[in-house]
Amino acid sequence: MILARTFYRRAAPLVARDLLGCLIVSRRGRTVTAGLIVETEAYLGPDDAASHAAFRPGSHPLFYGDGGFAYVFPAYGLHVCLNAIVEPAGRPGCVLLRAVEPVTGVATMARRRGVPADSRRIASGPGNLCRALGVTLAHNGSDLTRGALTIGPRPAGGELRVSCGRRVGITRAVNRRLRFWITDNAYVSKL
DNA sequence: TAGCTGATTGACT
DNA sequence: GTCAATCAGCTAA
Repeated sequence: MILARTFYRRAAPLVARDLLGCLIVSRRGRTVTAGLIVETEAYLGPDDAASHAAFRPGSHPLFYGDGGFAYVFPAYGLHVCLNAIVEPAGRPGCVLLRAVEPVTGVATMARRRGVPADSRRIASGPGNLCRALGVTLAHNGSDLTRGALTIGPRPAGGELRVSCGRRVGITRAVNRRLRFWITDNAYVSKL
């Protein structure tokens, strides 16, 4: 099961919230790694000073493109961050994936990260998440509805308790409450 | 061409 | 709490 593109053609905060609990799947050759999304942040258009759409023109082709594609960018030269582009073509917006709870290929993710397999920090944080799932800049612009990197709907389960608050790790527009996470989940990057 | 910045992380005081 | 690693893309000249 894979989320349809229509899922992504909505406002960023809505998609960010609905992505919580969904399953992101990464395939590298025969190796499959997957995890439940437990923490996201929404980024808007030029009005949102923290959004790359506002200060990174190079991101515009993807930001203003159709939803359901991956936007991967390098941060501080060392790390990469994974986003899902949202909103229909012509409208900017994306959702940053900040943390996942490992489900499949846990040993592989732990090895990529160099931490014990039972660590809660395997994929907590945008940079760690990408390393654990093997996401690189080569995934930039790839289609999230097919291919090596896909996101599936939330596995059947009970109620999901969601918290929201200020975004973290940014230096602009900090006050917007556009960060969403699963309440009390041990794998979120920050409390 | 040189200098600066950042949606980070991990190591260290 | 501080700090360095490291780079694409922007800005100023």
